[in-house]
Amino acid sequence: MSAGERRVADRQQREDLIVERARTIAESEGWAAVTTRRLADEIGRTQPVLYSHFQDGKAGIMRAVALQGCTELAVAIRRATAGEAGTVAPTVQAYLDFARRHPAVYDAIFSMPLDVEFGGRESPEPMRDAFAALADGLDAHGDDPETWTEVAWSALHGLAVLSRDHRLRPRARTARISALVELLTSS
Amino acid sequence: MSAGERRVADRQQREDLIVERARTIAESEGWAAVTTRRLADEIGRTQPVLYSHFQDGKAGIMRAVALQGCTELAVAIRRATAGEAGTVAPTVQAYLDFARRHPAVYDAIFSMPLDVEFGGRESPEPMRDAFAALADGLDAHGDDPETWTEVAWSALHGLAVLSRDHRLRPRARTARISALVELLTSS
DNA sequence: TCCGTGATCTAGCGGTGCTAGAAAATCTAG
DNA sequence: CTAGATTTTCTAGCACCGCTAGATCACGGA
Repeated sequence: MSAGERRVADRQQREDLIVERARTIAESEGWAAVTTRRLADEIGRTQPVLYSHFQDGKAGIMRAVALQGCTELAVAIRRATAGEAGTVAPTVQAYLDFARRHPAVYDAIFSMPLDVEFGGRESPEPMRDAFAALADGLDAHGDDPETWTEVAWSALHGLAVLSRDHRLRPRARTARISALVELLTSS
Repeated sequence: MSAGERRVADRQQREDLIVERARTIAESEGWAAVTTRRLADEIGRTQPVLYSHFQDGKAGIMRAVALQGCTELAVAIRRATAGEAGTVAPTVQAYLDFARRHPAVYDAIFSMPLDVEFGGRESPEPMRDAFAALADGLDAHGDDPETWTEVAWSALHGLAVLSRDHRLRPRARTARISALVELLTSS
């Protein structure tokens, strides 16, 4: 490995480390606890180093976590849906599980400022991929399948965030999921 | 009016002013632009004065805006629903309109940390009221009306926030609303 | 061995929420 | 009207935030 290659590899490795640490801290203490100084500490460097990896600082780091999360979400949905065409239940379950197990990542995905449409052509690839997986899994149908997908997805998202923020009865969780699945299936 | 009464009235008036200004700034520039120093400036006092009105500072102010918003949301829903029992459309419309017209207030309501259940016994009164109005307007039915309400409300909330954050196709707005109304009506 | 280049650090800017303690204003009573 | 008690307000500052200019260091190539 040449010196140049070595340098590139090191950079990449550290970039991954930053993202990993940011994610870990965020999951356990919330995004407010993810500060540039603390991240710098975690990687054993000083603060400005972060800006050589992510020009827009903390926002860029959150963005990286979000994109990583999108990829994982897409995988989770596709795995759940495999060989179960025609039923929305696995997708619903997989989506809500992801949101519950990785609340900070989920937050990063959906609080990330975004000018372009989520599933649109201009979106980052992982986002389009997650949206596509969702659209497939939710079994879009009717004369306007895109609209159907958006509405079904909205219901999922609402359930995920209201549940996380203690706006819904914790004990009725499975009942809500059943009700939603039935609602999405009936029409 | 005695000196003591005068004092109390002045305090109340200023408290209202603080809440009003916080809300105005938040609506036009986002909650990040609502700083204690700026609010102090707006009321012509210095920063620490805010803490004599709201012990927990900015969080307390956001909370006050949120509660005010809850009351207004409840009113908006009840007005829309008046004399239209059995249809969810007016409620859906009123809810989404509120979220769209007062995004910062809507944000305060749902980003406010809250340990207790939203509609539960321990919640602040305006919150319980808004939840009650929503439950009525959404025409809860079936053998588990509470769960129904939570699911329907989640769909509304998801639609509101995803739409606001540019995650959905802007031009399909009315189509989504129609689809949701149909979905909630069909079952 | 020297030099240039890139990575890294030091130091600091302007901002945040928040608070202790001094100063000012106001009310109460003699 | 004045003196003292009480309430309110302000000054000054803490610790932290994201971010950056410029000095410094380390390393690869000639």
